[in-house]
Amino acid sequence: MALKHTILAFLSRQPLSGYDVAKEFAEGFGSCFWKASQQQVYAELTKLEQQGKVTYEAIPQPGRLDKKIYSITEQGQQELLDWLTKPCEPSAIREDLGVMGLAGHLVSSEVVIREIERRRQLHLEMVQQVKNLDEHFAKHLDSLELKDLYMHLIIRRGIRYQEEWVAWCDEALGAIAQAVKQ
Amino acid sequence: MALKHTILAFLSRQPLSGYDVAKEFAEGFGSCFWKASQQQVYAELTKLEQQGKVTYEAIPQPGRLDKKIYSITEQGQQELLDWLTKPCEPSAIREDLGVMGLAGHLVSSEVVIREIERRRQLHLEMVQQVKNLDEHFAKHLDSLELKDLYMHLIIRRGIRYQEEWVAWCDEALGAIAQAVKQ
DNA sequence: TTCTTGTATTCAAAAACTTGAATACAAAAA
DNA sequence: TTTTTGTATTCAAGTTTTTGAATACAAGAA
Repeated sequence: MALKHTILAFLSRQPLSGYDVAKEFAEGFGSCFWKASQQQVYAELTKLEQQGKVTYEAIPQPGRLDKKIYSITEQGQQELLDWLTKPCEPSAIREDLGVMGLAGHLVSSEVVIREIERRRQLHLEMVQQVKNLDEHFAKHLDSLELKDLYMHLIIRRGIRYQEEWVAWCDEALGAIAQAVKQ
Repeated sequence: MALKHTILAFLSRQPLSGYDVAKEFAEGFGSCFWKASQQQVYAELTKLEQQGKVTYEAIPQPGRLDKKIYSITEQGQQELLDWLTKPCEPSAIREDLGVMGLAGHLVSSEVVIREIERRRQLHLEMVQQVKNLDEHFAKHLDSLELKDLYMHLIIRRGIRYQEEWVAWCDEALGAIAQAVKQ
């Protein structure tokens, strides 16, 4: 389970509120690598706080619940370090679209084609979106410190992932078009 | 949730026992697209049976529990068809390795390099494994009926996915080597 | 002025998934 | 002969994730 460690990793870069962490998952890192809902983030932060891996400074907000700024503790840093040092396993793909490969012949080829075209468009948009995250790093590629290089490379993984999807969609659409024509 | 529909899709191709379905997830389709544990499969089949989407023929086995051969019902076929016709969303990546991009600088570059080299090797092996699934289809590429073409294309997605990982590992290792040298 | 969007947290229930185990026999390998 | 591997199903507990909602105020847009 990497949610815990992803949150610790965010906090190792800078203190953040639960809201900010959730936003990272929704927009920044998460948009290309790991998504988590707000509720999940808040629940995990509470658990991490109870375990002493993070602490928070409560900032009173007039008329509503305190805003909590979380930081990583010594213990949390250690947990993260241990985890980073251990090898991690690749995860499975888990794509709904895969079912088309098993049972696509049950629907008309138009449905399959439409779906792949839709996917192509979505991934094309994702390419741009993830490239935007990389903009700053891509500009100073030769003078990146290691911290930023790693970030760049992981974003590159996201970019390549989305580009690869587009390329596969093209391959698939071409093959289906040819097969249907015959 | 596509587990349900993936199982229905398997059964739309041929009747299978729970054990066989689990094997598909572990070896065939699952090795490149969706993994599910045996327990998950058995639980899901029980649920689908209660909902009338699959039925089973119990085959008595002397001295042990009946073997159940599941087939899809009319209702199950309809459910699958409806689902296939609806657009499906891309899923998030969810890779533990992503955390390296956020906090890799906390460990030595050797650790990062070792981890990426390890991943490269794993994905290289996966390329071969998935290519083996495609062997039959790749051979008769020009005479594939639609059913098999779809299967081929989805396996191609798996191959490309694994190849893309290898390519990214190379890119990353090159970039890190250069940065460390300086 | 009202509506929407953004900031900020929390609760609760359900669904999905993981982990670990028990049972039982056949067949092949050591 | 004993062990391992493969076939075949089920139970139970725990963790993770999803879904849906409530609360509350500020700021900007319509």
